[in-house]
Amino acid sequence: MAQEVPATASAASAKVPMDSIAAVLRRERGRAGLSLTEVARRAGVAKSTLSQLESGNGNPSLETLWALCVTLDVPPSRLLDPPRPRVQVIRADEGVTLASAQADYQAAMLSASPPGARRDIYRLSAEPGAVRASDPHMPGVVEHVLLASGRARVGLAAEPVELRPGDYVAYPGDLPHLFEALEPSTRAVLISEHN
Amino acid sequence: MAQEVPATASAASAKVPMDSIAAVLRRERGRAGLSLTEVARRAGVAKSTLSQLESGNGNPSLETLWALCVTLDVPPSRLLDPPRPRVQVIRADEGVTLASAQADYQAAMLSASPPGARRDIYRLSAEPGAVRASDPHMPGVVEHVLLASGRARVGLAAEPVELRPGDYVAYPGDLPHLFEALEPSTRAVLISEHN
DNA sequence: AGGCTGCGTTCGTCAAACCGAACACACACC
DNA sequence: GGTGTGTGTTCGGTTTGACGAACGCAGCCT
Repeated sequence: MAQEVPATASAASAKVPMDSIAAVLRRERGRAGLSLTEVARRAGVAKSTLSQLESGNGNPSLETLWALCVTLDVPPSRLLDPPRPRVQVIRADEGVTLASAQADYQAAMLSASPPGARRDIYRLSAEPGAVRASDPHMPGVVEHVLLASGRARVGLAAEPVELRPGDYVAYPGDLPHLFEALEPSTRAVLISEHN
Repeated sequence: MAQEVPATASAASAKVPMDSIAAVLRRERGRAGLSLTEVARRAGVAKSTLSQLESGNGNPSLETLWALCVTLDVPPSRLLDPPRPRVQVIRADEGVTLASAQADYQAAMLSASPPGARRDIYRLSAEPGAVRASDPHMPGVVEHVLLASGRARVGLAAEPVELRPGDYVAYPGDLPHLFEALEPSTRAVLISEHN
């Protein structure tokens, strides 16, 4: 078929990682110590269906996939998001510093969640005086902030919390929120988690 | 059709959150500022299909779903994992401190990933003198460490890295790794990400 | 007005995913 | 050995999801 390029459609890009899914399916089933027959029975799918899926063939319906996830107690994400480990160091003066309206607020992205994504990790440096207000991000985002040094008012704009070093706060990022340094050289870690 | 209940199958448990998926689909399309027709065209699916999906009907095939995710630039996880926001504060002296062999090493769990899980967030406090060596966790775990204060040797046991305040390192957690404070009152944030 | 181009929805048709049964194989038990 | 129960695979038949065309509607231009 000559490796056809999707000329018309723009995207069409990444095909569904059926092999990967099949592998996970097999592995998780083994981990649970269940037979294909048993899993199929519990999930309420024909074992023929499961058999084909585990051999990497087919194009399962969401219902089928979901039933299997529930049965195997696997978050659907694990089936679809492929894993990839590695080692990476970013020095204090490194990191892609994000554009910031205020000069006394710096955010360095340390770990951007690659496509197939979940969380970004930022290092924040802020000086007192200016309030860093963030507009709501997309729904489902949760932000975690751990204050490393200094002092800051953090959290939902509606109900900010004053943090001292070591304090931790988590709040929904899809609501207006802020970060205001109360002392010089206030530093924090921000984890933005897009579920 | 009589709303037949799958009496035989044991599970039948959590149904597929089609309404939620539909909502996300609609919302993300709006966010991208694209028409239903356009998205359907780019994704290579019939617009009738997309229309039905966006109205919460149907049971899409993985291929279809995937194509839409790619087109809308949405990690499949976002479609399937339901969101749940909330606010939570943990003070510096709070948090469930984990049992630790060494007295000069403390780890407080700040945010345990709930079932359907992805990441745990810890606050580390360590004093110099003892090396905190961790046995490998399960495969696919990635640990992120950001040093808040002090100085530490962190990372894979095979190739540790010396971190100063603000430095960041990420490494696979399924290999032997360590955390060794080099200065008094060394503090860090540890994010354990189980993919 | 009239025609046109975009939108999103609804309607038949066809291919394919799902199912159940039949199958080949392995192992334990009588 | 024969029989039984387990495994995972392959085979027709049926349900159903995806497709394309037709539809109703709104805005815009001639």
